[in-house]
Amino acid sequence: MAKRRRVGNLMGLAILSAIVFRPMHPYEMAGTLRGWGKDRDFEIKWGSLYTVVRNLAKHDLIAEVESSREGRRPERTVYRITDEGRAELVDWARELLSEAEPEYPRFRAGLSVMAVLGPDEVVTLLRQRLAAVEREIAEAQAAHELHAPRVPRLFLIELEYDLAMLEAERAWMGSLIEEIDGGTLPGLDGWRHHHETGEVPAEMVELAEESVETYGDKK
Amino acid sequence: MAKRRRVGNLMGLAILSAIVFRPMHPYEMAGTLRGWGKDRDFEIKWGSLYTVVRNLAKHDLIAEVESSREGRRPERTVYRITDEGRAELVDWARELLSEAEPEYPRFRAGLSVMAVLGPDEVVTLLRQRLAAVEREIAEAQAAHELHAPRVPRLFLIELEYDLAMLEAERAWMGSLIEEIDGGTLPGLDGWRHHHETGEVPAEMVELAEESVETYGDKK
DNA sequence: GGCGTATTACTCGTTGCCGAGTATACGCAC
DNA sequence: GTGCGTATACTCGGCAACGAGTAATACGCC
Repeated sequence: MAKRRRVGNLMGLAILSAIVFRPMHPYEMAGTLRGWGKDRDFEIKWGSLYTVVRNLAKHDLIAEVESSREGRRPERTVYRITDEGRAELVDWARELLSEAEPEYPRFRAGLSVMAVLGPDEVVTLLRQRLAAVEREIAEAQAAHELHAPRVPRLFLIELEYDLAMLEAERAWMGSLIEEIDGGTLPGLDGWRHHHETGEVPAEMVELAEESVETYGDKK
Repeated sequence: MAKRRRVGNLMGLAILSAIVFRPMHPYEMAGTLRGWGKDRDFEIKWGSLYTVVRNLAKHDLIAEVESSREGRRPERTVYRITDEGRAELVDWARELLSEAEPEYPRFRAGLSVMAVLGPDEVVTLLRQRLAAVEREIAEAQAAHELHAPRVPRLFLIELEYDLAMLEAERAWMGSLIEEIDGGTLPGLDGWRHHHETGEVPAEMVELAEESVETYGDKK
């Protein structure tokens, strides 16, 4: 159950993993991460970068090395990782690899409100998304082939994970589209009827009322 | 490219999808969503609930119906959906079903810093997570079986998606564990050596330096 | 029938995220 | 040699998000 970290933003983990090799200033960290292609794994937002770096420093996970000023450029503060930072990096990695916290992908949210649209439109939309997913797969494959000859497999693992998940998504979406489009999805008529007339099938109303009560939660 | 919405929090979508049937007060919305099992799809945080409701109202996606006070209980404000809210719900659903915005699951972040740990420890950690994923699969399956006889398939789609993704994750993790544990992962010796001695394999240093420069980004 | 615990229903204050803005330097075209 | 686009490097303010707190009612149970 994901312990509360002094710096919670995953960008912090990315930063720690970058400066573990050598001291850097913030902008350089971001550049290095992009260079390693880690911007696939961590969202790099410029606004957050400096906030997170400041927080890491505040909690002594990184420390200021020097603050140089070249010409009239803005001041650049170089940071190095501390022992505490190294420990946090390792501990955080352990947590992320061993725990499976629930996440809330946007597509799942979309599926859960799918019924507000009609089945025909849903098929069209899903086809669009399927195409997008396929483009992503192609991109990821290209990236993998590009790097595979020179980069040790260890550092391509996330890409491989990504690919596996994207392929699973493609397969699942494909079969859903076929079920709706082919008319084999049970309850399709009720859905279409509801959408065309606005009538809510009787059993749903019932369900809606009752479920408020009956839902026993664990936790 | 995910348009900026007046209310960005997905909790807002969930609320709209709940009060589309009948007016409710905030606490009731949360209860209804939990009753429908939608807390698998949307994270319900009490702190956010009221903020989001207030924002929805501010932007006229929902409107106040009445504000009753029973006994000396805190005041309860009941909201209904507006036409604008209905339009937003539909538009938002369309977006989520058709677009594939990149997401950043925590496990991917973990994989991307995996190298800071040794291979043996990684195997142990992955086994833990695999067990957790398997528990989740079992739970999801149980939930599906419980509801399948009474709830139309349409409303179980997200659960099915969830299951498909979890199974894909299980399969992928299983094979990764085997590759590391069985010693067939290429570069395993280098990894182990690096971890035991702290030495960074020469080709990695090189890569680290060069990649900062060479990475040509698209976008 | 009194007491603890759960549930209902909401408020508030803090944290921190991040979009948008700023300002210099550099390359290269003409 | 000067204009202009792009890369470098960072600052800041507003607001969304949420944890923790509050306080009343209902409920179980000995």
